[in-house]
Amino acid sequence: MGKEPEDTIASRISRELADRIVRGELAPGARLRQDHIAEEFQTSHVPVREAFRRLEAQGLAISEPRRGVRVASFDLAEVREVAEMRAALEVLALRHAARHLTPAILDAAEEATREGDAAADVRAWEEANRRFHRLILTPCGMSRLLASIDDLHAASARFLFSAWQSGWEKRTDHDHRAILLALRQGRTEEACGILEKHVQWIGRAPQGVKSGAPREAFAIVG
Amino acid sequence: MGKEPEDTIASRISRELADRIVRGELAPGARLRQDHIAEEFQTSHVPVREAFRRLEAQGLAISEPRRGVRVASFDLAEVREVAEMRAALEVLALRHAARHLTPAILDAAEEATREGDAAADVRAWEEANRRFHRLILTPCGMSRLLASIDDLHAASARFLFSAWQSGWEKRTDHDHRAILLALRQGRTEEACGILEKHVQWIGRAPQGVKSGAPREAFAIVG
DNA sequence: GGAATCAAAATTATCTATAATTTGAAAAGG
DNA sequence: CCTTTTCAAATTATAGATAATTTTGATTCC
Repeated sequence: MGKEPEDTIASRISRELADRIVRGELAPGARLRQDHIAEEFQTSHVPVREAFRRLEAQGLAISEPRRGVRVASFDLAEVREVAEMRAALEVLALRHAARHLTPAILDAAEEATREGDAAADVRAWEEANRRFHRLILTPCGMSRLLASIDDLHAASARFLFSAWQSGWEKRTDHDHRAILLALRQGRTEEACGILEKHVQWIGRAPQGVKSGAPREAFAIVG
Repeated sequence: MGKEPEDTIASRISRELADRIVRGELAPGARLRQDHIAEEFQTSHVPVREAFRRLEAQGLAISEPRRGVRVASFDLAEVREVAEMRAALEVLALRHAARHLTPAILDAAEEATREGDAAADVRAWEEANRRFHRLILTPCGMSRLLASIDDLHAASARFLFSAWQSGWEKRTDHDHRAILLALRQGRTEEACGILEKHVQWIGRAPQGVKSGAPREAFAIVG
Protein backbone atom coordinates (compact mmCIF):
# COMPACT_ATOMS: atom_id res chain seq x y z
CA MET A 1 0.00 0.00 0.00
CA GLY A 2 1.02 3.60 -0.15
CA LYS A 3 1.78 4.52 -3.70
CA GLU A 4 -0.04 3.05 -6.67
CA PRO A 5 2.32 2.07 -9.47
CA GLU A 6 -0.19 3.47 -12.03
CA ASP A 7 1.30 1.79 -15.09
CA THR A 8 1.96 4.82 -17.24
CA ILE A 9 1.45 8.55 -16.87
CA ALA A 10 -0.31 8.83 -20.20
CA SER A 11 -2.91 6.22 -19.24
CA ARG A 12 -3.52 7.88 -15.91
CA ILE A 13 -4.11 11.25 -17.57
CA SER A 14 -6.33 9.67 -20.18
CA ARG A 15 -8.48 7.98 -17.54
CA GLU A 16 -8.79 11.11 -15.46
CA LEU A 17 -9.71 13.33 -18.41
CA ALA A 18 -12.19 10.75 -19.68
CA ASP A 19 -13.85 10.79 -16.27
CA ARG A 20 -14.13 14.55 -16.28
CA ILE A 21 -15.59 14.62 -19.76
CA VAL A 22 -18.10 11.91 -18.94
CA ARG A 23 -19.18 13.64 -15.73
CA GLY A 24 -19.63 16.89 -17.59
CA GLU A 25 -16.95 18.74 -15.65
CA LEU A 26 -15.39 19.48 -19.00
CA ALA A 27 -18.06 20.93 -21.25
CA PRO A 28 -18.45 19.97 -24.91
CA GLY A 29 -16.27 22.18 -27.07
CA ALA A 30 -13.93 23.11 -24.22
CA ARG A 31 -10.30 23.31 -25.27
CA LEU A 32 -7.82 20.91 -23.75
CA ARG A 33 -4.53 22.76 -23.54
CA GLN A 34 -1.62 20.42 -23.26
CA ASP A 35 0.65 22.70 -21.28
CA HIS A 36 -2.00 23.46 -18.68
CA ILE A 37 -2.87 19.80 -18.28
CA ALA A 38 0.81 18.91 -18.15
CA GLU A 39 1.31 21.41 -15.36
CA GLU A 40 -1.69 20.12 -13.43
CA PHE A 41 -0.42 16.55 -13.59
CA GLN A 42 3.15 17.59 -12.85
CA THR A 43 4.52 16.21 -16.09
CA SER A 44 5.65 17.40 -19.46
CA HIS A 45 3.22 17.52 -22.37
CA VAL A 46 4.53 14.40 -24.08
CA PRO A 47 2.39 11.97 -22.03
CA VAL A 48 -0.48 14.44 -22.34
CA ARG A 49 -0.37 14.21 -26.11
CA GLU A 50 -0.47 10.43 -25.90
CA ALA A 51 -3.50 10.66 -23.63
CA PHE A 52 -5.16 12.89 -26.22
CA ARG A 53 -4.82 10.19 -28.88
CA ARG A 54 -6.58 7.76 -26.62
CA LEU A 55 -9.45 10.14 -25.92
CA GLU A 56 -9.73 10.79 -29.63
CA ALA A 57 -10.09 7.08 -30.33
CA GLN A 58 -12.77 6.82 -27.65
CA GLY A 59 -14.73 9.58 -29.32
CA LEU A 60 -14.50 11.82 -26.26
CA ALA A 61 -12.23 14.43 -27.83
CA ILE A 62 -11.59 15.83 -31.27
CA SER A 63 -8.20 16.94 -32.46
CA GLU A 64 -7.76 19.44 -35.26
CA PRO A 65 -4.29 19.27 -36.73
CA ARG A 66 -2.58 22.47 -35.68
CA ARG A 67 -5.37 23.92 -33.65
CA GLY A 68 -5.44 21.74 -30.60
CA VAL A 69 -7.83 19.33 -28.95
CA ARG A 70 -11.39 19.97 -27.83
CA VAL A 71 -13.95 18.02 -25.87
CA ALA A 72 -16.20 16.36 -28.42
CA SER A 73 -19.68 17.78 -28.68
CA PHE A 74 -22.74 15.70 -29.40
CA ASP A 75 -26.28 16.02 -30.59
CA LEU A 76 -29.44 13.96 -30.45
CA ALA A 77 -28.42 12.07 -33.59
CA GLU A 78 -25.27 10.85 -31.91
CA VAL A 79 -27.13 9.84 -28.76
CA ARG A 80 -29.32 7.65 -30.96
CA GLU A 81 -26.32 6.33 -32.85
CA VAL A 82 -24.59 5.24 -29.68
CA ALA A 83 -27.80 3.67 -28.37
CA GLU A 84 -28.25 1.62 -31.53
CA MET A 85 -24.63 0.51 -31.58
CA ARG A 86 -24.94 -0.56 -27.98
CA ALA A 87 -28.12 -2.46 -28.75
CA ALA A 88 -26.46 -4.33 -31.60
CA LEU A 89 -23.26 -5.15 -29.74
CA GLU A 90 -24.69 -5.90 -26.32
CA VAL A 91 -27.19 -8.32 -27.81
CA LEU A 92 -24.33 -10.05 -29.59
CA ALA A 93 -22.36 -10.25 -26.37
CA LEU A 94 -25.30 -11.55 -24.36
CA ARG A 95 -26.01 -14.26 -26.89
CA HIS A 96 -22.49 -15.60 -26.36
CA ALA A 97 -22.41 -14.95 -22.63
CA ALA A 98 -25.70 -16.73 -21.91
CA ARG A 99 -24.28 -20.25 -21.84
CA HIS A 100 -21.61 -19.18 -19.37
CA LEU A 101 -23.85 -17.39 -16.92
CA THR A 102 -23.92 -18.98 -13.47
CA PRO A 103 -26.51 -18.43 -10.74
CA ALA A 104 -23.83 -16.58 -8.79
CA ILE A 105 -23.36 -14.09 -11.61
CA LEU A 106 -27.09 -13.58 -11.98
CA ASP A 107 -27.40 -13.00 -8.25
CA ALA A 108 -24.68 -10.39 -8.41
CA ALA A 109 -26.50 -8.74 -11.33
CA GLU A 110 -29.71 -8.73 -9.31
CA GLU A 111 -27.87 -7.09 -6.44
CA ALA A 112 -26.55 -4.43 -8.85
CA THR A 113 -30.11 -3.78 -9.98
CA ARG A 114 -31.24 -3.35 -6.38
CA GLU A 115 -28.43 -0.89 -5.76
CA GLY A 116 -29.47 1.01 -8.86
CA ASP A 117 -33.05 1.27 -7.66
CA ALA A 118 -31.84 2.56 -4.31
CA ALA A 119 -29.37 5.03 -5.81
CA ALA A 120 -29.60 8.54 -4.44
CA ASP A 121 -28.14 10.33 -7.44
CA VAL A 122 -27.40 9.82 -11.13
CA ARG A 123 -23.82 9.02 -10.44
CA ALA A 124 -24.58 6.09 -8.17
CA TRP A 125 -27.28 4.85 -10.50
CA GLU A 126 -24.93 4.95 -13.48
CA GLU A 127 -22.29 3.00 -11.61
CA ALA A 128 -24.76 0.28 -10.65
CA ASN A 129 -26.25 0.17 -14.13
CA ARG A 130 -22.87 -0.26 -15.72
CA ARG A 131 -22.01 -3.02 -13.30
CA PHE A 132 -25.21 -4.85 -14.22
CA HIS A 133 -24.40 -4.77 -17.92
CA ARG A 134 -20.78 -5.74 -17.36
CA LEU A 135 -21.74 -8.67 -15.17
CA ILE A 136 -24.03 -10.32 -17.67
CA LEU A 137 -21.87 -9.55 -20.74
CA THR A 138 -18.31 -10.23 -19.59
CA PRO A 139 -18.70 -14.04 -19.68
CA CYS A 140 -18.91 -13.89 -23.47
CA GLY A 141 -15.12 -13.75 -23.36
CA MET A 142 -14.81 -11.56 -26.44
CA SER A 143 -12.32 -8.90 -25.40
CA ARG A 144 -12.53 -6.73 -28.47
CA LEU A 145 -16.31 -6.66 -28.30
CA LEU A 146 -16.26 -5.83 -24.59
CA ALA A 147 -13.80 -3.00 -25.15
CA SER A 148 -16.07 -1.47 -27.78
CA ILE A 149 -19.06 -1.76 -25.48
CA ASP A 150 -17.11 -0.07 -22.70
CA ASP A 151 -16.36 2.91 -24.92
CA LEU A 152 -20.02 3.16 -25.87
CA HIS A 153 -21.00 2.99 -22.21
CA ALA A 154 -18.75 5.96 -21.53
CA ALA A 155 -20.48 7.91 -24.28
CA SER A 156 -23.88 6.90 -22.91
CA ALA A 157 -22.95 7.99 -19.42
CA ARG A 158 -21.85 11.33 -20.78
CA PHE A 159 -25.24 11.93 -22.36
CA LEU A 160 -26.95 10.72 -19.22
CA PHE A 161 -25.08 13.11 -16.94
CA SER A 162 -25.60 15.99 -19.33
CA ALA A 163 -29.37 15.54 -19.14
CA TRP A 164 -29.85 14.67 -15.49
CA GLN A 165 -27.11 16.75 -13.95
CA SER A 166 -29.57 18.55 -11.74
CA GLY A 167 -32.73 16.57 -11.09
CA TRP A 168 -32.94 12.85 -10.59
CA GLU A 169 -35.92 10.72 -9.82
CA LYS A 170 -35.76 7.27 -8.34
CA ARG A 171 -37.36 4.49 -10.27
CA THR A 172 -37.44 0.74 -10.42
CA ASP A 173 -35.64 -0.96 -13.26
CA HIS A 174 -38.17 -3.48 -14.52
CA ASP A 175 -36.17 -4.23 -17.67
CA HIS A 176 -33.18 -5.47 -15.73
CA ARG A 177 -35.37 -7.79 -13.71
CA ALA A 178 -37.14 -9.10 -16.79
CA ILE A 179 -33.78 -9.80 -18.42
CA LEU A 180 -32.55 -11.69 -15.38
CA LEU A 181 -35.74 -13.71 -15.17
CA ALA A 182 -35.50 -14.74 -18.80
CA LEU A 183 -31.84 -15.67 -18.39
CA ARG A 184 -32.59 -17.74 -15.31
CA GLN A 185 -35.17 -19.69 -17.27
CA GLY A 186 -32.81 -20.22 -20.16
CA ARG A 187 -34.82 -18.06 -22.53
CA THR A 188 -31.83 -16.36 -24.07
CA GLU A 189 -33.49 -14.88 -27.13
CA GLU A 190 -36.18 -13.26 -25.03
CA ALA A 191 -33.53 -11.73 -22.78
CA CYS A 192 -31.74 -10.41 -25.86
CA GLY A 193 -34.95 -8.88 -27.15
CA ILE A 194 -35.60 -7.02 -23.90
CA LEU A 195 -31.99 -5.88 -23.72
CA GLU A 196 -32.13 -4.58 -27.27
CA LYS A 197 -35.11 -2.35 -26.53
CA HIS A 198 -33.91 -1.46 -23.06
CA VAL A 199 -30.64 0.01 -24.27
CA GLN A 200 -32.38 2.08 -26.91
CA TRP A 201 -34.86 3.63 -24.52
CA ILE A 202 -34.13 7.32 -24.66
CA GLY A 203 -35.45 9.49 -21.89
CA ARG A 204 -36.31 13.15 -21.91
CA ALA A 205 -34.71 15.27 -19.24
CA PRO A 206 -37.14 16.67 -16.64
CA GLN A 207 -36.65 20.25 -17.75
CA GLY A 208 -34.10 22.53 -19.28
CA VAL A 209 -32.09 23.84 -16.38
CA LYS A 210 -31.12 27.47 -16.14
CA SER A 211 -28.16 26.79 -18.41
CA GLY A 212 -28.39 29.61 -20.92
CA ALA A 213 -28.78 27.85 -24.25
CA PRO A 214 -31.79 25.53 -24.56
CA ARG A 215 -29.58 22.60 -25.46
CA GLU A 216 -31.21 19.34 -26.44
CA ALA A 217 -31.67 17.39 -23.25
CA PHE A 218 -31.98 13.73 -24.01
CA ALA A 219 -30.10 10.79 -22.70
CA ILE A 220 -29.82 7.09 -22.92
CA VAL A 221 -31.16 5.36 -19.84
CA GLY A 222 -30.19 1.73 -19.97
CA MET B 1 0.45 20.09 -56.22
CA GLY B 2 3.94 19.05 -55.24
CA LYS B 3 3.98 18.50 -51.54
CA GLU B 4 1.14 16.87 -49.67
CA PRO B 5 0.31 18.73 -46.47
CA GLU B 6 -0.10 15.36 -44.66
CA ASP B 7 -1.90 16.79 -41.64
CA THR B 8 0.33 15.43 -38.91
CA ILE B 9 3.44 13.25 -38.77
CA ALA B 10 1.88 10.99 -36.14
CA SER B 11 -1.12 10.22 -38.35
CA ARG B 12 1.08 9.51 -41.34
CA ILE B 13 3.16 7.05 -39.33
CA SER B 14 0.05 5.44 -37.88
CA ARG B 15 -1.46 4.93 -41.34
CA GLU B 16 1.72 3.52 -42.79
CA LEU B 17 2.30 1.10 -39.91
CA ALA B 18 -1.34 0.03 -39.97
CA ASP B 19 -0.94 -0.77 -43.67
CA ARG B 20 2.14 -2.85 -43.04
CA ILE B 21 0.48 -4.77 -40.25
CA VAL B 22 -2.63 -5.42 -42.31
CA ARG B 23 -0.60 -6.58 -45.30
CA GLY B 24 1.37 -8.93 -43.10
CA GLU B 25 4.68 -7.20 -43.73
CA LEU B 26 4.93 -6.87 -39.99
CA ALA B 27 4.31 -10.28 -38.45
CA PRO B 28 2.19 -10.80 -35.34
CA GLY B 29 4.33 -10.43 -32.24
CA ALA B 30 6.98 -8.37 -34.00
CA ARG B 31 8.39 -5.58 -31.88
CA LEU B 32 7.88 -2.01 -32.96
CA ARG B 33 10.92 -0.08 -31.78
CA GLN B 34 10.24 3.61 -31.56
CA ASP B 35 13.76 4.79 -32.26
CA HIS B 36 14.09 2.66 -35.38
CA ILE B 37 10.73 3.81 -36.70
CA ALA B 38 11.56 7.42 -35.84
CA GLU B 39 14.76 7.12 -37.81
CA GLU B 40 13.01 5.55 -40.79
CA PHE B 41 10.45 8.36 -40.91
CA GLN B 42 13.07 11.03 -40.28
CA THR B 43 11.48 12.29 -37.10
CA SER B 44 11.91 12.06 -33.38
CA HIS B 45 10.11 9.40 -31.42
CA VAL B 46 7.41 11.65 -29.99
CA PRO B 47 5.12 11.40 -33.01
CA VAL B 48 5.93 7.69 -33.17
CA ARG B 49 4.61 7.17 -29.67
CA GLU B 50 1.42 8.98 -30.61
CA ALA B 51 1.02 6.71 -33.60
CA PHE B 52 1.42 3.72 -31.29
CA ARG B 53 -1.55 4.84 -29.21
CA ARG B 54 -3.66 4.97 -32.32
CA LEU B 55 -2.65 1.49 -33.42
CA GLU B 56 -3.36 0.25 -29.93
CA ALA B 57 -6.90 1.64 -30.08
CA GLN B 58 -7.41 -0.01 -33.45
CA GLY B 59 -6.43 -3.35 -32.01
CA LEU B 60 -3.47 -3.69 -34.36
CA ALA B 61 -0.77 -3.35 -31.71
CA ILE B 62 -0.38 -4.13 -28.04
CA SER B 63 1.64 -2.02 -25.67
CA GLU B 64 3.11 -3.34 -22.47
CA PRO B 65 4.12 -0.61 -20.01
CA ARG B 66 7.87 -0.57 -19.98
CA ARG B 67 8.43 -3.30 -22.47
CA GLY B 68 7.47 -1.70 -25.70
CA VAL B 69 4.89 -2.22 -28.41
CA ARG B 70 4.28 -5.37 -30.43
CA VAL B 71 2.15 -6.20 -33.41
CA ALA B 72 -1.04 -7.78 -32.05
CA SER B 73 -1.40 -11.49 -32.65
CA PHE B 74 -4.70 -13.17 -33.33
CA ASP B 75 -6.34 -16.56 -33.26
CA LEU B 76 -9.39 -18.18 -34.78
CA ALA B 77 -11.56 -16.97 -31.90
CA GLU B 78 -10.72 -13.38 -32.71
CA VAL B 79 -11.36 -13.87 -36.40
CA ARG B 80 -14.85 -15.03 -35.49
CA GLU B 81 -15.30 -12.20 -33.04
CA VAL B 82 -14.45 -9.59 -35.64
CA ALA B 83 -16.74 -11.26 -38.17
CA GLU B 84 -19.67 -11.22 -35.78
CA MET B 85 -19.10 -7.63 -34.80
CA ARG B 86 -18.97 -6.66 -38.44
CA ALA B 87 -22.18 -8.55 -39.11
CA ALA B 88 -23.98 -6.75 -36.29
CA LEU B 89 -22.72 -3.28 -37.13
CA GLU B 90 -22.88 -3.49 -40.92
CA VAL B 91 -26.46 -4.67 -40.78
CA LEU B 92 -27.28 -1.72 -38.54
CA ALA B 93 -25.57 0.65 -40.95
CA LEU B 94 -27.29 -0.81 -43.99
CA ARG B 95 -30.68 -0.51 -42.36
CA HIS B 96 -30.13 3.22 -42.00
CA ALA B 97 -28.37 3.67 -45.31
CA ALA B 98 -31.06 1.92 -47.38
CA ARG B 99 -33.41 4.89 -47.67
CA HIS B 100 -30.57 7.09 -48.88
CA LEU B 101 -29.23 4.76 -51.54
CA THR B 102 -29.51 6.15 -55.06
CA PRO B 103 -29.29 4.20 -58.33
CA ALA B 104 -25.96 5.91 -58.94
CA ILE B 105 -24.54 4.53 -55.70
CA LEU B 106 -25.84 1.05 -56.44
CA ASP B 107 -24.30 1.21 -59.91
CA ALA B 108 -20.96 2.16 -58.40
CA ALA B 109 -21.27 -0.73 -55.96
CA GLU B 110 -21.99 -3.09 -58.84
CA GLU B 111 -18.91 -1.82 -60.60
CA ALA B 112 -16.86 -2.49 -57.46
CA THR B 113 -18.19 -6.03 -57.41
CA ARG B 114 -17.15 -6.55 -61.04
CA GLU B 115 -13.68 -5.27 -60.26
CA GLY B 116 -13.50 -7.67 -57.34
CA ASP B 117 -14.43 -10.61 -59.56
CA ALA B 118 -11.75 -9.61 -62.04
CA ALA B 119 -9.09 -9.04 -59.39
CA ALA B 120 -5.78 -10.74 -60.07
CA ASP B 121 -4.59 -10.97 -56.47
CA VAL B 122 -5.89 -10.79 -52.91
CA ARG B 123 -4.81 -7.21 -52.58
CA ALA B 124 -6.88 -5.98 -55.49
CA TRP B 125 -9.84 -8.08 -54.41
CA GLU B 126 -9.72 -6.71 -50.88
CA GLU B 127 -9.63 -3.15 -52.13
CA ALA B 128 -12.69 -3.68 -54.35
CA ASN B 129 -14.51 -5.54 -51.60
CA ARG B 130 -13.95 -2.76 -49.11
CA ARG B 131 -15.13 -0.21 -51.62
CA PHE B 132 -18.36 -2.17 -52.11
CA HIS B 133 -19.11 -2.22 -48.41
CA ARG B 134 -18.21 1.43 -47.97
CA LEU B 135 -20.41 2.51 -50.85
CA ILE B 136 -23.58 0.93 -49.56
CA LEU B 137 -22.98 1.79 -45.89
CA THR B 138 -21.67 5.36 -45.95
CA PRO B 139 -25.08 6.92 -46.72
CA CYS B 140 -26.25 5.94 -43.22
CA GLY B 141 -24.46 9.10 -42.11
CA MET B 142 -23.45 7.69 -38.73
CA SER B 143 -19.82 8.65 -38.40
CA ARG B 144 -19.05 6.81 -35.20
CA LEU B 145 -20.56 3.61 -36.56
CA LEU B 146 -18.66 3.93 -39.81
CA ALA B 147 -15.39 4.50 -37.99
CA SER B 148 -15.90 1.32 -35.98
CA ILE B 149 -16.69 -0.62 -39.12
CA ASP B 150 -13.54 0.70 -40.78
CA ASP B 151 -11.41 -0.57 -37.92
CA LEU B 152 -13.07 -3.97 -38.12
CA HIS B 153 -12.45 -4.04 -41.88
CA ALA B 154 -8.77 -3.49 -41.24
CA ALA B 155 -8.73 -6.43 -38.85
CA SER B 156 -10.59 -8.56 -41.38
CA ALA B 157 -8.18 -7.66 -44.13
CA ARG B 158 -5.30 -8.65 -41.89
CA PHE B 159 -6.73 -12.11 -41.38
CA LEU B 160 -7.49 -12.35 -45.08
CA PHE B 161 -3.96 -11.53 -46.15
CA SER B 162 -2.49 -13.85 -43.56
CA ALA B 163 -4.43 -16.78 -45.00
CA TRP B 164 -4.22 -16.10 -48.71
CA GLN B 165 -0.80 -14.52 -48.92
CA SER B 166 0.37 -17.10 -51.38
CA GLY B 167 -2.47 -18.71 -53.32
CA TRP B 168 -5.52 -16.90 -54.57
CA GLU B 169 -8.37 -18.23 -56.62
CA LYS B 170 -10.74 -16.07 -58.60
CA ARG B 171 -14.39 -16.40 -57.84
CA THR B 172 -17.64 -14.59 -58.45
CA ASP B 173 -19.23 -12.75 -55.58
CA HIS B 174 -22.84 -13.87 -55.70
CA ASP B 175 -23.61 -12.39 -52.28
CA HIS B 176 -22.76 -8.87 -53.38
CA ARG B 177 -25.02 -9.18 -56.39
CA ALA B 178 -27.87 -10.59 -54.34
CA ILE B 179 -27.55 -7.72 -51.88
CA LEU B 180 -27.65 -5.17 -54.67
CA LEU B 181 -30.66 -6.81 -56.28
CA ALA B 182 -32.59 -6.78 -53.00
CA LEU B 183 -31.68 -3.15 -52.40
CA ARG B 184 -32.76 -2.16 -55.90
CA GLN B 185 -36.14 -3.73 -55.24
CA GLY B 186 -36.51 -2.02 -51.92
CA ARG B 187 -36.29 -5.25 -49.95
CA THR B 188 -34.05 -3.87 -47.24
CA GLU B 189 -34.49 -6.59 -44.64
CA GLU B 190 -33.61 -9.28 -47.14
CA ALA B 191 -30.46 -7.36 -48.11
CA CYS B 192 -29.54 -7.10 -44.44
CA GLY B 193 -30.04 -10.81 -43.97
CA ILE B 194 -27.73 -11.68 -46.83
CA LEU B 195 -25.14 -9.16 -45.64
CA GLU B 196 -25.23 -10.61 -42.14
CA LYS B 197 -24.41 -14.10 -43.34
CA HIS B 198 -22.02 -12.87 -46.03
CA VAL B 199 -19.78 -11.08 -43.59
CA GLN B 200 -19.59 -14.10 -41.32
CA TRP B 201 -18.54 -16.47 -44.02
CA ILE B 202 -15.18 -17.76 -42.92
CA GLY B 203 -12.96 -19.44 -45.46
CA ARG B 204 -10.20 -21.94 -44.96
CA ALA B 205 -6.85 -21.10 -46.46
CA PRO B 206 -5.77 -23.40 -49.34
CA GLN B 207 -2.78 -24.82 -47.51
CA GLY B 208 -0.29 -23.96 -44.84
CA VAL B 209 2.63 -22.31 -46.60
CA LYS B 210 6.20 -23.16 -45.74
CA SER B 211 6.02 -20.79 -42.76
CA GLY B 212 7.48 -22.84 -39.94
CA ALA B 213 4.72 -23.00 -37.35
CA PRO B 214 1.44 -24.55 -38.51
CA ARG B 215 -0.50 -21.45 -37.53
CA GLU B 216 -4.24 -21.50 -37.86
CA ALA B 217 -5.01 -20.26 -41.34
CA PHE B 218 -8.53 -18.96 -41.57
CA ALA B 219 -9.87 -15.74 -42.88
CA ILE B 220 -12.97 -13.73 -43.27
CA VAL B 221 -14.01 -13.40 -46.88
CA GLY B 222 -16.67 -10.81 -47.21
C1' DG C 1 26.04 -29.79 -20.16
C1' DG C 2 22.69 -26.73 -18.22
C1' DA C 3 20.95 -23.25 -14.94
C1' DA C 4 21.89 -19.10 -12.46
C1' DT C 5 24.27 -14.61 -12.08
C1' DC C 6 25.76 -10.27 -13.23
C1' DA C 7 27.24 -6.48 -16.15
C1' DA C 8 26.97 -4.09 -20.60
C1' DA C 9 23.96 -2.64 -24.26
C1' DA C 10 19.72 -1.51 -26.02
C1' DT C 11 15.31 0.47 -25.38
C1' DT C 12 11.55 2.84 -23.22
C1' DA C 13 9.50 6.80 -20.89
C1' DT C 14 10.01 11.22 -19.74
C1' DC C 15 11.78 16.08 -19.53
C1' DT C 16 13.63 20.43 -21.42
C1' DA C 17 14.28 23.23 -25.35
C1' DT C 18 13.21 25.03 -30.02
C1' DA C 19 10.66 25.99 -34.26
C1' DA C 20 6.39 26.93 -36.44
C1' DT C 21 1.56 27.97 -36.41
C1' DT C 22 -2.54 30.05 -34.73
C1' DT C 23 -5.27 33.33 -32.12
C1' DG C 24 -6.67 37.75 -30.69
C1' DA C 25 -6.41 42.44 -30.40
C1' DA C 26 -4.87 46.84 -31.74
C1' DA C 27 -3.96 49.96 -35.53
C1' DA C 28 -4.62 51.51 -40.21
C1' DG C 29 -7.53 52.25 -44.07
C1' DG C 30 -11.88 52.61 -46.63
C1' DC D 1 -18.42 52.65 -38.25
C1' DC D 2 -16.88 48.53 -40.30
C1' DT D 3 -13.31 45.90 -42.61
C1' DT D 4 -8.63 44.59 -43.29
C1' DT D 5 -3.83 44.33 -41.92
C1' DT D 6 -0.22 43.78 -38.78
C1' DC D 7 2.07 42.13 -34.83
C1' DA D 8 2.68 40.02 -30.31
C1' DA D 9 1.36 36.46 -27.07
C1' DA D 10 -0.14 31.91 -26.58
C1' DT D 11 -0.10 27.30 -28.10
C1' DT D 12 0.99 23.29 -30.79
C1' DA D 13 4.31 20.12 -32.82
C1' DT D 14 8.70 18.33 -33.03
C1' DA D 15 13.67 17.76 -31.78
C1' DG D 16 17.34 16.66 -28.72
C1' DA D 17 18.80 15.06 -24.18
C1' DT D 18 18.41 12.33 -19.72
C1' DA D 19 17.03 8.83 -16.40
C1' DA D 20 15.39 4.33 -15.57
C1' DT D 21 14.14 -0.25 -16.93
C1' DT D 22 14.49 -4.31 -19.55
C1' DT D 23 17.24 -7.55 -22.66
C1' DT D 24 20.98 -9.78 -23.89
C1' DG D 25 25.09 -12.36 -23.60
C1' DA D 26 28.91 -14.00 -21.55
C1' DT D 27 30.69 -16.09 -17.38
C1' DT D 28 30.54 -18.82 -13.43
C1' DC D 29 28.86 -22.37 -10.67
C1' DC D 30 26.58 -26.72 -9.87
